[in-house]
Order: sequence, then structure tokens, then C-alpha cells
Amino acid sequence: MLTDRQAAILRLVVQEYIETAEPVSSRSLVEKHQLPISSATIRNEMARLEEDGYITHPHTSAGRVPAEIGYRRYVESLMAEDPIAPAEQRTIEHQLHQVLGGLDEWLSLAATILAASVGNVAVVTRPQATGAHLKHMQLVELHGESVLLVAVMDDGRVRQRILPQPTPTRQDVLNERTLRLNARMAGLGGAATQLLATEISDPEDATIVRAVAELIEEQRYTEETFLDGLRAALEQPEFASVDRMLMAVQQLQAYRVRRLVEQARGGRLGITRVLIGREHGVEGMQEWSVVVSSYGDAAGSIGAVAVLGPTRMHYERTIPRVRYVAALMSHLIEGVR
Amino acid sequence: MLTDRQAAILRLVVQEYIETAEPVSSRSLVEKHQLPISSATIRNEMARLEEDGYITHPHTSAGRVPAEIGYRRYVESLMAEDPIAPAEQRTIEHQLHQVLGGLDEWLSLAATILAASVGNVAVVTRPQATGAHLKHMQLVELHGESVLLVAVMDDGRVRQRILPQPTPTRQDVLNERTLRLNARMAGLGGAATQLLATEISDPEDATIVRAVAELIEEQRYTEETFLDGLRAALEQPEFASVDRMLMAVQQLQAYRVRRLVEQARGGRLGITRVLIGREHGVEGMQEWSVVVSSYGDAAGSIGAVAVLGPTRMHYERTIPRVRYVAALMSHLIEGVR
DNA sequence: ATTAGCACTCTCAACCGGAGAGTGCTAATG
DNA sequence: CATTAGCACTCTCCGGTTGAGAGTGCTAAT
Repeated sequence: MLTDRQAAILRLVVQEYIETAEPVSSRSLVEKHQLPISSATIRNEMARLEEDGYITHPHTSAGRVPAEIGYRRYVESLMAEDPIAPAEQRTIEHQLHQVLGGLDEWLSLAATILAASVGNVAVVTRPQATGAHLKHMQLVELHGESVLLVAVMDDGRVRQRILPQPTPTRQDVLNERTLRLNARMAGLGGAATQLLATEISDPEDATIVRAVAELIEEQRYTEETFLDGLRAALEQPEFASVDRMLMAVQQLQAYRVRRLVEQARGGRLGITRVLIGREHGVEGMQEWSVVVSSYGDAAGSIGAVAVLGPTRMHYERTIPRVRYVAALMSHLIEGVR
Repeated sequence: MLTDRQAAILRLVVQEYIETAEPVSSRSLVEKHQLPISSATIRNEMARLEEDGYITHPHTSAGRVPAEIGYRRYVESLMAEDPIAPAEQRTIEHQLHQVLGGLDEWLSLAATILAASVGNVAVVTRPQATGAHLKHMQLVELHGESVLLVAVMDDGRVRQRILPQPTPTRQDVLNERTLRLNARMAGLGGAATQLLATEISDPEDATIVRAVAELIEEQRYTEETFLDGLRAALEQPEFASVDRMLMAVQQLQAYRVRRLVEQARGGRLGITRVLIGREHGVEGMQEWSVVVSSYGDAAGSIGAVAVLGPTRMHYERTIPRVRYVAALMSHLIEGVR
């Protein structure tokens, strides 16, 4: 267990290191905070903290640097969240309301705003229906030779697919079929639609129903991610060498980021999780931390808002901001529907 | 005008520099290619080439480096395109056929394949209708309080927008309205739809028609780009310092890349353009070249396939590959419809 | 016109050397 | 017994120097 004094010192070490990115020395702590104890005492305490794994040493004559456990402890119980100034809140909210295009533009904008606010990589994933249901579908004739199937889900997302058509079909015939099939499929989930397909005798109808079933399910796997802030993150001193920077760029490949965010996010809304370094278990990204929060609507459509950065990250700033943006998005997505 | 010998030397200088990324010396040329002239002669010729602006000098005792005009001349008349081996053709084609999801996944895949093939940044933009027309639109009720408008264009793309609804409307009422409005709007372009909106007396109908008009036009501006190969490009020696790498990352911001590609592409299909360094006029990217080709279908839906890289780029390899991928995509997009 | 030869320039890597920063330990102190 | 002053020791980092190597440009000879 840590004594109060050890905890206080650990806190200062983490704060100072997050601020300056330089190993922090015993003397600098005393001077900077006018501590009522000497640097030698600090050194003794630091040695204890190092024994317990909270901090480390780059080399013999360097100051101390937080270890993963040190950050963990800091985030868990030593840190005070940095409140978002009302002015900044307003700025963020205002920017987020400037939605011009569709959902995608909006998510991309959210990533940009968040990235700018925390100075690290921000990632936003598309909200994913957990068990979406079909609201409505429509068949549209294309070039007379193929048919466009448009399916609208009850969470407002739209998916389309082009179906080859052996014989040309006129639009009014398609309208009739649309009407007929909608009557049977509306409100069904993926599994139920799949089941329905097996019960339909008309082969063309069955093809369409099967396609709709796939569209409903498909959403689960085509989760796109919107990312911004690469430049800012790469400016962090941890990447201040060509090799490290290249590594970082490689590590931020889309699929890895997705894995990381997926790994880290808890299902429930309103909860912000923090995974530090190896805690997330995505290999090759041991030196990255992630702060993630889910957003979504009551209907169960859920996406993630996350910030990625080096383990030396402004957790005090990042955590409330991720939470705030996620909450805003939940609110907006609810309102827009 | 260049003598034959000067042209030959310029060609060797450019080739050698593209290959090695190091200034090329007179002696190395003689040795490597067993030229029947001495290095002193080469030096004299090089001095002429430098006077005419084809090559430069990093510093007094360094070899020669191609200047923009040198590259231009090389691409124009000195270079022989590097044919794509049948095996590689098959690989590319095969990969490109592995389409799982929708259009977006496909474009993203194309960017990845091209990037891997040329070792630089590859960009693919969504095909954009040049003057799209409405094929069909549909209104779908959401939560009883807002309405989802889905518009299908005659080139197969789908756009949606959520419209607030003062009073809840039942789906069958919406269906009726859908039918009525489709009869008047189908086949119209953006401008015609806009005009139509002014002639409609029912305010709710007018709102919808106006929204459709915007959706038709909107496509022109929400052109998304799919990008891959950042890592490979950053490995080029021109970015081998932290500052330069950061610059590069910043320069590859989405909107700039879009401007660049937009700037560079010629409208017509089948033509591959090369813009070297300052030729494209996008400020801050003077050291980037772009090779771009349009793709699309006969219906006039056009997107771009491009490769970005430092001016020292394997033009012989890149140009045919960009052209090939663009042609493949034109073919595929035609076939899919 | 070509080329051998050479002086001159510039870069680059390696190699000190010393200042500076920090620690760990020991011994003294309240 | 916790705290602290003092000091030796270690490691990094920076600036300056040096010499090798690579290339050019020029001159004079062929």
C-alpha cells in the first residue's frame, strides 16, 4: 500500500511527466512545489515507488518516469478531471451542430472536433444497430436490366444493393412487388427475415427477401471508422524520431484502430473507459493508450468515440472531453431521428 | 534544344536518381553504363543541362539531381513505360474482384491495391455524376415524428436526408405522397427540380421537392476520398527527417489531396495525366507529384484514381498502373450496373 | 571536341571532452 | 528513527575538431 506521501509524490511525478515529457527529478519536484521535505527524502520514496513498479528509470542518472501501473493508479484515484470551460463547451457544441451532409460527414466532423480539443488521434465509429429491424424497403429499376434494392432500417440507416435481373422489369411492377413484400417484412430483424425467405415460394421474391436479410445483418461488419488528429499526435515527443513516427503511422492502420476501439469500449452508454498501454492487448500498440466512450440512442444503435495517444496522455483533459462529445452525440442522434 | 547525347545523359541521371535517391555523379554514370566517353565530358554536358534548367546541384561537391523540367522531359519523351507483368495484372484484377460490401468498400480496396502496387499514396474518389437525374424517391416514417427522404439517382447512387415533421404522419399517407411526387420529379435534374419546387403550392410538398433538388446537387460537393499507402510513401528518403515527415502528414490532409486530385485530373476517360511538383499549383505541395486517371461509366459518372508521391517517383511503373486500375474500375463499374 | 589532372569545396561520420543533471549511498542530525 | 547534507559516480548531451571521401570546375594537353 502507498502512504499518503507516496501517493502525493506519485501524483506529482505523473503530472509533471505528462506536462513536460521529460523524466522528473527529485530536486525539480521540491523546487517547483516548495515541498517541506528535502530532495533526498523524495529520492528515498521514489526508490520505494520504483520497487513497487509505479515508476521507472530510463538510465541511472535520469529522473523518474511513470510506469503503466503508475498511470493506472493516477487515473483511478490520484487525478482530478479537468472541467471543460463553458466557452469551450459552447464551441464544441456549436461546431457539432454545423452538420451539412449526412451521417458520415457528421461523424467525420465529430472526430475532427475532438482531435483538435485533445491534441491526439480521435476516432469515431458509425453507430451500429444491435439487432436492427427493417423499416421499409424499395425496389428501383436501373437501366432496365438490374434492380436497386434500398432498405431502410428502423434506426434510420439506409443500405442498398444492386440485384441482377434476368428479365427487364418495369417500375410499376416493381412497385407492386415492393408493396407486397413490405407488408410481410416490415419490422422484422435479420434472423426473422432469413426465416421468411425459406417460406416464400416465388423464387424472385425469395431472392429479394434473402438480400434484405443480408443487408440487415451486414451492418454488423461494415463498421467504418472516422479518424483525425494524426498530425497532432505525431508531434508528441514520443514519436520524435523517424523510426518511431513510421511505427506510429503503421500502427494507426485502420483495422488495428478498429480492433483497439472495439476491444476497449464497454457496451453501456455513459461509461468512459481508459486502457493504458498493454492493458488493451492489441499487439504492437503497447505504448498507446485509449480513452473510449459509447454513444447511441435508446433504440440500441451504438457507436464509439475514442481518443488514442501515447501512454503519456493528458488523461485529465481527455477523459471528460471524450465523455462530453459522446454525450452530445447521443443527444444529437436522438434528436435528429 | 537538347542534343541526342544530352538527352541520353538526362535520361540516365533521372533514372539513376529515381532509383537511388542520391545525387548522381559523372563518374558513376560512366562506370555503371560503360559509356564510351569520359567523366569530364559528362561533366561538361551536365553543366549545359544545368544551365538549361533540367538538373541542379544540392551543393558544390555533390552530384546532379533532376529539376522539375528534367522530370517533365523524362516523362514526356525519354521514358519507356514499365509494362505490368501478366502475373501482376492477374493479381490486381483478382484482388479487385473480391468485393464484399458496397461501393465504398470497393473503392477503399482499390486504393489499397494500387498503393501496394506502386509504393506510394493512392487515392480513389467516389464516382460523381455529372448532372445526375432523379430516378425515384421514397418517404419513410421514423418514430412517428420525422421523415426519412431517400433519393435514388439514375446512376445508382442513393442519398438520404431526415426531415423534421411538425405533425406525425402515417406511412400510408407518405406512400401516397411519394407516388404523387415521383410522378412529377422522376427524370429531372437538380435545376429542373429546383424550378418545380417554386411551382408547387402545397408547402409540405414544396419542402420535399426542394430537399430532393439539394440532394441531387449535393453530390457534387461531398466527394469522399479513399486513401491508402501513407506508410509506404513516408518511407521514401525525401521524408527521412522528423520535420519533413510531419510536413508530409500535414500536407496529406484530406481536403488538400482532394484539391490536388481535382486539379490534376482531366475530364476524359482513358487519359492519364502527370503533374510534377509546382505544375499542379496546390501550395505547400511543391514537392509532390501526382499521376491521375479518371474512371467511370458511359452514363457519365466519373471518379478519379490517383497516386501521389515525391517528385522523385517511379513514373515508368506508376503511370501504367494507375491507367490499368482506372480501366479495370471503369470496366467493373459498368459491369456491376 | 575530348580528356587527364588537380585544386578546391562540401559533407559526413567519428571522436573526443567536458559540462550538467541525477541518483544512490553514507554519515551526520534532531 | 526518519530526515537530510554531502559527495562520488554514472550517464547523456552538446560542441568542436578532424580527416576521409566524393564531386565538381577549371586548365592545359591531346
